[in-house]
Amino acid sequence: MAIKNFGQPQLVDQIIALDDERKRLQLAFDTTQAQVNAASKEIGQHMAKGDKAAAESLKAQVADWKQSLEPLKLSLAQSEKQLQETLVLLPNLPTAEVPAGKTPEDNVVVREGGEKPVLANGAKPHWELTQIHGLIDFELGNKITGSGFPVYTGKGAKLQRALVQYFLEFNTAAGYTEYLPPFMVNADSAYATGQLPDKEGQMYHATADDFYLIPTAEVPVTNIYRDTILKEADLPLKMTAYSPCFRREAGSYGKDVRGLNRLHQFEKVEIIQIVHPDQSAATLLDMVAHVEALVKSLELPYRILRLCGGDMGFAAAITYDFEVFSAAQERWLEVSSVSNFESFQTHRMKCRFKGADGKTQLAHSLNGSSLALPRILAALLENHQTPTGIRIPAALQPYFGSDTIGA
RNA sequence: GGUGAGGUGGAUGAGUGGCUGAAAUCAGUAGUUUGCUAAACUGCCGUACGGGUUAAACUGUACCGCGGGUUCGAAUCCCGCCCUCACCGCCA
Repeated sequence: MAIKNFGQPQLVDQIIALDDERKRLQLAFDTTQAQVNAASKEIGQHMAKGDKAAAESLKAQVADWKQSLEPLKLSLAQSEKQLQETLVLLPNLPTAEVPAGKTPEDNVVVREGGEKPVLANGAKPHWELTQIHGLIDFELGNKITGSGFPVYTGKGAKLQRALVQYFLEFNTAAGYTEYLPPFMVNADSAYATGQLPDKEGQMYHATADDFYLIPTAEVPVTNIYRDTILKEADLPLKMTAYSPCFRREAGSYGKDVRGLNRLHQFEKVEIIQIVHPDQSAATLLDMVAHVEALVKSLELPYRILRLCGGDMGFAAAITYDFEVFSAAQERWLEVSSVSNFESFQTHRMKCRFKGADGKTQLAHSLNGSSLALPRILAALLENHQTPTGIRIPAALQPYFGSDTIGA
């Protein structure tokens, strides 16, 4: 809790007290209810024998019990509700490897890779490059929707498509099964993966139907396995999905939002795994290596951070962030976040598996971006710009159909 | 949007007031048997939250789409909602 810089440690004591109270009430309720059930059965037997008097006197007794049951039922329901409401306020517990800290400055750089390019004089930030080469029309997006909803045009649109295609192929080649999920989810799904109640207000909410626009494919894809009991042999489940992502980003307007750096709608390819608890730590490293290989193949300078407790998401037990260096802006841009949620999401989702001993236990879930497109595009444009155009990395050329953009 | 049918355990599918947490079949699982592939037979085989135990055994409650109601007693009757399917209308 302290590592996560979580401000309300008293919640834990509250929960324990609430749970004790709940148990007390349930025991009281169950015992009385058991008496009622037994008596009801007896009444049936008396009726069958035609012993009306005995039946009637029992009925009176049952009516009595039921009266005392009413208030118990109410307080039990209230107690359960209260416990539930308090429980969902609790973030996941960080693992032992997570550094303590409050801000991004406390994150630990695990390693760096790739080479920062030396840009020629006159190198431009991506928001100028996209204009010069006619790749994105931000103004048009303003007109159609609002800020943060860019319109990709011509080669820009094609490059987006090429990136999505490449990422999906890269993931399926590594054994991930491709999904194309719904882009809106119901509240149950949003609770299960931890967006609700924590991120209420950050998601677009279609109130007429009470649907939420997904902030990431993680939400619909992980929820595929909500309320399921898997077989141990089914694990690990490896899934990948492309989706647009919608984020309100309320309160984050400012200097960092220029161009592609922060959008309300962006494209992303996600990888998700549901694994045996014994495997999740190793799986996390696998996924990090997988994303690293992907970033490398785009010939971008990158670094991998282990997030400190305070910078991690609500649901994560441990998170590695990938940042690529955006050469003209001279800043690092987060392009992927790979996390192990352990049993946090699966607990909310009731995603379990039946082990060899026949007992059901919670699986572990993990996910990561592979990758978030707009910032990758920004870095690609800025790092691979030449006086005459944009160089397309070799890995991407088969999907883009060309090795350069521009003259 | 209109009309009709329907939502039962992993699947198919019985079940119209008490003997039903729920038949049967399939799948799954443990075992027996037949010299392999395969088949036959037998047992087991829902979940959650409690009590209990070192752990079990054992035991209570709830759950047959969701929420209410009627009744001593509801999968079964009544009301509301959601969803699915079919046909019609509209439409990419």
